[in-house]
Amino acid sequence: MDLSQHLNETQVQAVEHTEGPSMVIAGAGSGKTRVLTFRIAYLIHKGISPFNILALTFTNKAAREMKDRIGDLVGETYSRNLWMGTFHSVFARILRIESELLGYPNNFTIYDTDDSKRVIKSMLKERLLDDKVYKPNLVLHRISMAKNNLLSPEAYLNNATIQKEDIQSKKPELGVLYKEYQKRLFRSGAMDFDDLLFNMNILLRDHDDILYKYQDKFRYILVDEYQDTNFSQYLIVKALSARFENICVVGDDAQSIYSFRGANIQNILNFQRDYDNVKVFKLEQNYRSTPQIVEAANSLIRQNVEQIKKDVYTQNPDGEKIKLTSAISDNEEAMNVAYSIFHLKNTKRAHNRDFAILYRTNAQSRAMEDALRKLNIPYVIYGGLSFYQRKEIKDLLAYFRLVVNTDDDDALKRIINYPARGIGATTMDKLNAQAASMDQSLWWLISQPGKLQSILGKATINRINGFVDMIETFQKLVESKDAYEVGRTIATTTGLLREMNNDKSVEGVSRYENLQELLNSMKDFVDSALEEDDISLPSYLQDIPLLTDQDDEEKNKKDSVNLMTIHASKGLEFPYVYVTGLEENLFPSMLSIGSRSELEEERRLFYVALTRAEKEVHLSFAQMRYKWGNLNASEPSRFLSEIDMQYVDNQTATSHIQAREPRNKPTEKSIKTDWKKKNLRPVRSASASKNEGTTTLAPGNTVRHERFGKGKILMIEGYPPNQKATVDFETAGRKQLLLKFARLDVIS
DNA sequence: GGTGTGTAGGTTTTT
DNA sequence: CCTACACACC
Repeated sequence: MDLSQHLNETQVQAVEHTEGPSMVIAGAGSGKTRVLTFRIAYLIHKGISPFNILALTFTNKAAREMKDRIGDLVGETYSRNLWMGTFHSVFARILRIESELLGYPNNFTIYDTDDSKRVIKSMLKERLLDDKVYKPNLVLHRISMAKNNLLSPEAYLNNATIQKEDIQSKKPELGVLYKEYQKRLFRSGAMDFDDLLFNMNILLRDHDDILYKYQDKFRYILVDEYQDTNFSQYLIVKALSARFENICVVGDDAQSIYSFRGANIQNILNFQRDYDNVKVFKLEQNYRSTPQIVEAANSLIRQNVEQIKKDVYTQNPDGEKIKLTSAISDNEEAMNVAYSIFHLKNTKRAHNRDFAILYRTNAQSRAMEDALRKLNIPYVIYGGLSFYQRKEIKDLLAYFRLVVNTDDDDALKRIINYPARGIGATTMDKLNAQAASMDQSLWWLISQPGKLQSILGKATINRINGFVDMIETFQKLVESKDAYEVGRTIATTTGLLREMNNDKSVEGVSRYENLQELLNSMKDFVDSALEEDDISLPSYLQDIPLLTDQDDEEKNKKDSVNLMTIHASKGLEFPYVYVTGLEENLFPSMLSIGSRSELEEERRLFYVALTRAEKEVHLSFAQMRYKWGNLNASEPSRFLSEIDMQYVDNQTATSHIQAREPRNKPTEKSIKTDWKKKNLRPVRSASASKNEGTTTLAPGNTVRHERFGKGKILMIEGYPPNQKATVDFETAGRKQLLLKFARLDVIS
């Protein structure tokens, strides 16, 4: 294996240093994945069994890609036996094996955030707590933080500082809610995301033999994106690696962007204190981007105080300067981006998939989508609602969940009356109260004869029995049929598919298609399985809640422009990157400008955004942005003035960036009329100005297009050079044309 | 017990 | 702007 053929000197050293603790500080685009890949291949090459290697990544996608590449290097027979995946998925796998020690069933359900929120809501209702004080999101966040810091409900309640805090913030019941929440999940045989880490810790802490077993198993441990690990993850890694200390962590403190979910940047900053004789490798040569991008990113990140010193450089050839543009409104910003992509596709012969549009919040995707649709540019959105979070999908999955784990109360509540079976709110209230008083799951209560007579009427009991019978039939099916067959049977016999099919609205059709797509994916799961794979429904269901949009193969395959938040772009790279919405209170977010550390995290986020790009970065901001249907004035982001301007081609009036003084802010009304006026203003056509120099185009003009024929201009939008005309052609119909490309001759 | 309508409130970022 | 939930009616 000739490493030097594929790697630079530092990279080779990092790969070959296999024994003892090491840390690789990898600047953006410095070939971090390459090092990890070769390191694992190298270990296997040296004779280490893949069963003894644990590699923890940040996303499933990263794991899958790395596994594929390792497979190319050492053969698939080896790579498939690696323990490689996200923290959550690897530990879920271990917990399923060891679940009995913790009192959970091995087919425990994994609750996603949506499920957790439902549990919180129903608790608040039963306890008559005001959900405006105890906002479900806040309660959940609080519980999550506790778990990430390994605070059990008891410890939470006994901690004087925390109790004082909760009382001061007028939420004294938080600890009780935490305890109750945990009890409910346990009774339901369910773990939320944080439980997967929390329980893994408990498992290793309380069972020496198990700890020993996994320490012995995972003799070589690699952790990717170490800067984004939280305390809980940190402890697990520490425990597992304690015996052999063959641990290699890889990360970049400058790209730590997940503190809001408990990630602790100190984990990477302090790594050298946690182990003796840590070997540190710094990868500083960037292979991804042009010097302009690298230097601009460097100049930005220098503003941060907290960081490991490093000097990222590149030997790549010069590229374009970073382009900075301003737009009147968010919609215009989006149109500019779309036109620019349209233009670059032509001039650089780029593919749709070479482009990424990044933004700070998911809500910003809408304007971008509209703009891309107008120009017929195909796109995919990552993030927001993933496929598995759609209501119709969750409903069908809830049936699966209940069949696999009947104690799953949340699943039962979700579907016992969907489609409608005459088991309504009153009945459910009674059942809930009864089950809670006996500390049993709902299924326990309804599935055994004789337990309901005292609280419910005869007709209702019959309906409930019908439901129980149906679920039990499905359970029998699971024993003999594969996931797809069971899934299809459930979708049809429950009437779910029929219900969707009856709805002929656009949304209804799409819901029906989504269900079909889920069934297709189950078929695919069954068909593509290897001989020894488990193709049962429980097996199919296991990791579903841990999948995200990024794992959608279909999406990845398409040649489409990529839309996502900057967070979601972490670890990815694209030739052309648009970073949009660079405005104060949006990026940096309004909620983060209060403290230095949060502001630094926003800056790191911007750093991540810039360093995704290989060839070109386009930055933009809007002077007005819609928020909840209203236009609001906005100012350029402070981050723009922090980039060294020698790398930037500033196409905005300089006053926008340098002068912080708010200019005369136009009112909403004046902007609207102003905007309208500009739309209607006669404009010069690109061809006209070239050829005749004097002709102007305006709405109402009749024009001729060489392909579409005669037509009438309805509207002209945007600003030069990106003006667009909507033309109603006599034969070709209504078209939208870019004036700088379309050759229009004025007839009258 | 099911269904439709009005309105209040909500946006960081996600495994 | 959109969604989720409360309330009123069938």
